[in-house]
Parts: sequence; C-alpha cells; structure tokens
Amino acid sequence: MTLRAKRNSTSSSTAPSINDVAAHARVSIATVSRVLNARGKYSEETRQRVLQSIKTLEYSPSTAARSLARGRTHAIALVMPSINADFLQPLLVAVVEAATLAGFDVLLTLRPTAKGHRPIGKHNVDGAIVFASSADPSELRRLHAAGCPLVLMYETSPADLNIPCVLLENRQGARQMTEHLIKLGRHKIAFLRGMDGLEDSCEREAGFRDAFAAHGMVADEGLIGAGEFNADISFHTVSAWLECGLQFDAIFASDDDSASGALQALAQAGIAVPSSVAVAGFDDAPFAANLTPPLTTVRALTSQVGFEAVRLLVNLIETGSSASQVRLPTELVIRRSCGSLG
Amino acid sequence: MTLRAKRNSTSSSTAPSINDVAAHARVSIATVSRVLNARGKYSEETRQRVLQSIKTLEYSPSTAARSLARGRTHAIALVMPSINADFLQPLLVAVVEAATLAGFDVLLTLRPTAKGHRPIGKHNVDGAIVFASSADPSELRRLHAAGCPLVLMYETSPADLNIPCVLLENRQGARQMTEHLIKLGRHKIAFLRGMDGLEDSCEREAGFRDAFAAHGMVADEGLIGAGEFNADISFHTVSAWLECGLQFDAIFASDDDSASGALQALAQAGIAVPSSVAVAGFDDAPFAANLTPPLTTVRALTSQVGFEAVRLLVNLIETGSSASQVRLPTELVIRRSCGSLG
DNA sequence: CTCAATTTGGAAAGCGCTTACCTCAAACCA
DNA sequence: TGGTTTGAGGTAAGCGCTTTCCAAATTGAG
Repeated sequence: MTLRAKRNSTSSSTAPSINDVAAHARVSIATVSRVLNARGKYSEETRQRVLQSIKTLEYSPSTAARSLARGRTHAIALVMPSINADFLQPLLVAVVEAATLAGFDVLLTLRPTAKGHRPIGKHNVDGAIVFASSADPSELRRLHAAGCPLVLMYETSPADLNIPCVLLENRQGARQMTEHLIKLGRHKIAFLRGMDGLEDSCEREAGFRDAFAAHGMVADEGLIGAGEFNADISFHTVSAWLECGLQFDAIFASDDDSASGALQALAQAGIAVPSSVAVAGFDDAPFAANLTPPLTTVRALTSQVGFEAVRLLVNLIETGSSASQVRLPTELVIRRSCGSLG
Repeated sequence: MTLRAKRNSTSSSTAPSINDVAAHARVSIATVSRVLNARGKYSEETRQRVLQSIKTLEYSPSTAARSLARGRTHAIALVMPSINADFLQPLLVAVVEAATLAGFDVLLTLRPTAKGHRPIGKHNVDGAIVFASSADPSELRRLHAAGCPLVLMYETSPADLNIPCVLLENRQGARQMTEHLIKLGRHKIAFLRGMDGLEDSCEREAGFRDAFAAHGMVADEGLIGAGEFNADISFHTVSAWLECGLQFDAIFASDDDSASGALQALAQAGIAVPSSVAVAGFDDAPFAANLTPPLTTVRALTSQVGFEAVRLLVNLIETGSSASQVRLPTELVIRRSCGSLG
C-alpha cells in the first residue's frame, strides 16, 4: 500500500477517493478504474467486490480528475440571452433533458451579462449550444477558432464558419397561417414584425408576403408594423393603428408575445376578436392557449429544437462531424382567436 | 526546460497549457500560477511579461486541473423542476447572473428526469441550490450527509437537517391582497388553492383566512377550490362554480397561472371583470400585465429569491455558515383586474 | 565589509483519475 | 514437455494546475 493510499483512507472527513475503494476491495486503483469504465479485463468476482466497495464507501469519482485524465469534460455550455421570453424555458428544459440522457452536464451561461461573464471554451466544456445572437460574433469566432464544437439555434452560421444549426420552417409556417386567414375571408391582414436582424423575423415576414403573392394579392405596407417579439411594443403599434382609423380584419403577429399585445390593444379599444379582427401568433408558447380568446398560432416545436441541437452537438463532439443544418417543420394550431368557433 | 514542457509546446493542435505560457515568458510555471492568482511575490516586470504571454497564446487555465489542485470546482448546481412554469425563468436568470458575478459556474439539473439523471455532489460542484421539492427528500439527505452545501428556495428545511432557505412573505402578501379586496367592497371572495404540499400554498391560504378573521368575517368554505398553480385546473374549478350558480364578487388565485385560468372561465361565461367579479393573482409573473384585463397581483420578487439563494450558498461555501432563513417581502401590484380603474 | 533579513522565483510534490506497459500464472498446442 | 498465448491485474507515468519548500539575489544594518 502506497503512502498516498494511506493518506487518503486516513482522513475520513474527505470524500472517498479511488484509493479508498481500491484498498477496501483489495485491488489496485487501475482495477477499480477498469470496473468503473467497463474497460480492460477483470474477473466477475473482482467486479462484484469493487462494486460492493463503491457502494459501501458511497464513492463517486471526481469529475475534475476524470476530465483532466481523459481530456474531456463531459459538459456542454448552453448560451442563452438573459431575457425573459416565455418560450425559452421549454427550450432549456429540452436541452438539459437531452444532454443529461447523452451523459453531459449542462453549464448555463447568459449573454450579455452585467459584468465579467465567465468565459467558456475548451478548458471548460466539450462544446456549446448557442441561442441566436446571444453570443456576439467575436465570441463565436473565438470559440470556433479554438476548435470548440458549436451548434447554433434559430440562426444560420456566419458564412465563413460553417457552424451546424437548428432552424424552423418559418417561411412555410407563416405562409400557411396567412393563407389560412385569407381562406377565412380576411384580406386586410396586418403584420407585426419580429425583432430586427433575427432570421426568424425575416423569414416569417417573407412567408407572409409569399401567401399574398400566391393569391395574386399584395400586402398593404401600411399595415406592417413593429411587434419586436414584445407585448408592449405591439400593444402600442396596434393602438396607434386604431387611433389612425386604419382598417384591417386580421393581425398576424410574428410571435405569441406580440400577439398577446395585439389582443390587449383590441380589447381595450372594444374590438371583438375574432368577429371583427382575427389574431394569429407564432410559436405556440405555453401561455398561448390561456389568452382571451385562446390564440391561434403556428406551433414551432421549441423543445424539438433543443433536442436536435443536443443531438448535433454530441455528434460533433464524438465523431467530429454532423449535419450542417436541420430545419424543423411547423404546424398550424387553430384556436378561437381567428374564428374557428365562430 | 523539462520534458513535459517540451511535449506541450510541441503539439500546436492542443490548447496551450501553463507550461507553454511559462516557456514563452521565460519563467517557471509556479510564477505563472502566482500571477494568475495574484498570490505570492513577483516583480511587476515579471507580471507584465506573463500577462503578455497569456494574451499572445490565448491561454485559459483548465478548469479541471484547477479544480483538482484546489479541491474546489467553483461551480454550483441548480436543481429545478422540469415543468414549464412561467415564473421559473426569471428565477433561473437571477441565479445564473448572481453566481456568475460571484465567480461560479452553474450546472443546471432537472428533477425528476426521464431516466438516469446525473448525480450531483461534492465530486461535481461546491454546493447546490434546490427549488422547492424538486429534489426528493432522500437525495437532499444524501447531499446533506455528504457535507454538500445546500440552499433551498421556497421551502423550509426538513427539521433535522437545518438547511438554509429563502422564502417569501406569503402569508402577509395574501392577507394584504385579501384586505384590499375587502376594502374594495368585495365580501364574497373565492379562493383558488395552490398545489398540495407546497408551503407557499398553505401560507397563502392562511393569509387569506387571516384577512377574514381580522375583519371579523369568515371565509366561505364552498368558495375555496382547486387552483393547483395551473390555468386549466382553475379554469375548470371556476367554470364549475359558475354552472352551480355560486355567487361571488372576487376571486383570489394562489398564483398568476391559476388567475389566468379564472379569467378565461369568466370571459367564457360572459362575466365582466372587474365590474362583476374582481380577480387577483400572486407572483406577478411576466405575463400578468398582458392578460385581459391586466392582472392585479402580489409581486413576489422572483429574481430576488434567486439572488438571495446564491448569496447564502456562496457564504456557506466560503465561510461554512450562513443565515438559516431569509424571508423576502411582497408587494401589491394593482392593475385593472380588480377594479382600480373602475 | 559582513551577516541577517527580505525579495524573487525555481523545483517538485501532490490533487484523483486513466491508461500504456508489464508481470505472473494458468491454459493451450504440438 | 517446453514454448506460446491469453486472462487478470499491478505499476507508474502522466493530465494541468496549486502550493510548499528552498535557493539565489538583493538589500539593510551595524
């Protein structure tokens, strides 16, 4: 028995180390490690003895030591914006569930942060999942240059980096919803734009226009206003429209938050939804079904995005390559706000 | 120059190690470490040289190696329920922000998980923040027994463990809101209970009863029903009340989700809020202001809970002790759902 | 000018694992 | 029977840091 083993098994206050287990099972630490990792050769009897000792001592291997020895952390970073958008939570849950299942810990980081955020990188994690534009481009480049496996959500990679990404069928979905409204007989459809510079915003708007084009119609530019993925801003936009006396029979909002703002503005003005004005959103956030009236929207399986992102990243980490892009389908969810019941 | 240093500085594909920095700055690794940790003595000139080398090589110390050498991970675990409650996100953001500021990484874990969740413990993190009842009692005991610093949120510790916790002034807040309703002339107030077994639920209900008692009145047990912190369930409860022809002039819901369900039920029945029935919630979740009408509620500074939890935990980790309980104040937020505007 | 005190920084021993390498004994084959 | 596999498991060299201990250089005091 070495000096080191003695030291460790002496102090009972510290957590047990592999040395304690080895001593207890009367084998070398190499054997304990073998059993732990199901690697190399050992007899069944030895295995049982080691497992028993592990249980008895309540041993749990030190992640730090493992990471150091293996050169892998078995953790991934999740970079999220530090805003309170309701649809972020399902995403987050999905990522954590999927990562856990794949054997990875999740380090949650927010961008931007008040001050001095903790840097992430190879020294820290095996890879990172980045929510659209929450990391600034320079950080993305730094990580990419350092060879840190990366996956983007809701955003395509800067052209020169070629980072895999998980996207939505935004354009398709927006187009379908718009066509749904048109078929319902609504032809004066207002549109609430998303946030500037986000791909999702652009694509949804493009889908909206596609639908008009497909019907030989053209969207009224005066009825396209700021929604910003934000309830307050769209509340103001819609209120302003109403004050100006603009006429429209439907509002298609780029996301459910802005749809919620629109609903409020209409309610405040005493305009009936859906009989006078139909309202549709995008995302199918958890609260969408609870609005008054329940919101018709385009379901964009947020959690699916999370799962896919993890799948891509784990692949990238383990095999060094992965699909360069995954685009997930959307689906119309018809509720009362655009008149399914009347 | 040692063999080890040579090895490291040779292979350029790997991330630079402290050896590379030492070689580049022509000092020993001990000195690099000293500069890095602002510990021990070294000349200003040496310091500059080392810092320059670090910048040039884009060196970032390996967390694994640090943790191993220091016996501290500088990470904390955040244990959350894997549900999609809207108020969880601000909490999470607060915890991450605060932890980051304090120099800790945050490992996000969900309980319960589909299968085989990754265990947390001393081998993993320096401590953990646990959201009410998301970890089952046995896990809590195991962690506590292993000497892992712990802080609970929204829940007091099992009596024998004495784990510090961060709580809300639930009883006070609920009482104030109820009194507010009473002063508004609403005397037939219905109450939507929270989830069974949660302290927050019990305390809020107690506060509700306190208010009645204080006014020499007594709550109508027939008007106390299931809200379960859930929109659908409270929707059904309220709908059922209405069908039975029960009379009430206000509904106080245990949280904003259930208040939202109540609003829907009332809207569907064509009952005007607040003129016929006033509605109040608890939490002031982000969506509360966007309901129709905007919801009067008790603000329970969710993010403050997160900050406090981190403060307690960091204290516990660093000094070995901390306040055993922090109870945060609540505040009435008067919006239109209970009639501030008429 | 000598000796002790103080700076400055190097050498090396871990931290708790993984793994390449090696030894030993039993098993196998001709 | 001797030589070669093969299975089982021990030894020890790292992984990249921190930190203790010590040596050399510089300074100050008498």
